[in-house]
Amino acid sequence: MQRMQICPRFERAVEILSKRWTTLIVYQLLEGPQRFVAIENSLTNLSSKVLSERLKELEEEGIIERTVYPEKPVRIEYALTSKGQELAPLMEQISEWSTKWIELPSESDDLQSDKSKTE
Amino acid sequence: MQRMQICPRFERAVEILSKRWTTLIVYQLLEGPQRFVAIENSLTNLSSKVLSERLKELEEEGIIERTVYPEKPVRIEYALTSKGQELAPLMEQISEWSTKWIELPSESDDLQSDKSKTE
DNA sequence: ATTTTCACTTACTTTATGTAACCTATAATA
DNA sequence: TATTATAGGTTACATAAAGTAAGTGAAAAT
Repeated sequence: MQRMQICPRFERAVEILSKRWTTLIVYQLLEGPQRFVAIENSLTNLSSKVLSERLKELEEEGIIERTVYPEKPVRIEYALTSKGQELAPLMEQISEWSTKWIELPSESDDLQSDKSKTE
Repeated sequence: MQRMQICPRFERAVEILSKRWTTLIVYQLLEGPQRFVAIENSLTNLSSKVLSERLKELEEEGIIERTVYPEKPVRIEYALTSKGQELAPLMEQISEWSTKWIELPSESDDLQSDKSKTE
């Protein structure tokens, strides 16, 4: 009666990637190495608390690398490793699927909902 | 100073897919339409509570479809819609990436950790 | 008559995430 | 010189999401 179990590697990958913010952080880093505040500013509503947690997790997973440049005030950059870079095709699939299937509330809808508050 | 914002469709897709269990449920349904208990049994540690929540969410998103077959005792099946089926290439990418980059604790490691409890 | 299966739901606990303030160091501004 | 700003975080507390366990109702098998 039991069906074939899901591949444990697949399960692990999903476990890593589907924590909140993780995929978006990786996606953002596909643009190139970035500093803490740059990532923070690019992702609306992501707090520094969770960002620092996620960066640590991603580093432990070998998906990103943290580099300290010992300049006048130190500069710290986060960059994808090869393991991280190779998530690009996956991101591309999310992108394609979302382009085809996700519809956004239009700006006129937003105006509607603003109006509805006063109704 | 602000960099380009992440595409809102991409963000939405990630929001939908990265809730816990969601991706695994969709992956499981790629095998074909399935009943509640079949999905439940295929995903270790997924409780009926969360499964029923996720199925409702996925149905609202138009990713799965719930069909009631009015047999002697009714049979209820969950199946992917086209929107859901077209997540297959994404799943394939997760699968490829995980095959290349995820290493699993071997069974001997498991024995190790069992031993370590008694040390 | 009792137990089992399916498809869930409810009450309660634990974990994860969000919010806001704070910290240390350096640098820029008044 | 004193104040404010920026980078890269951490801490304490509040809320939301997920896990756990038990229960429900209808039908079916034992």
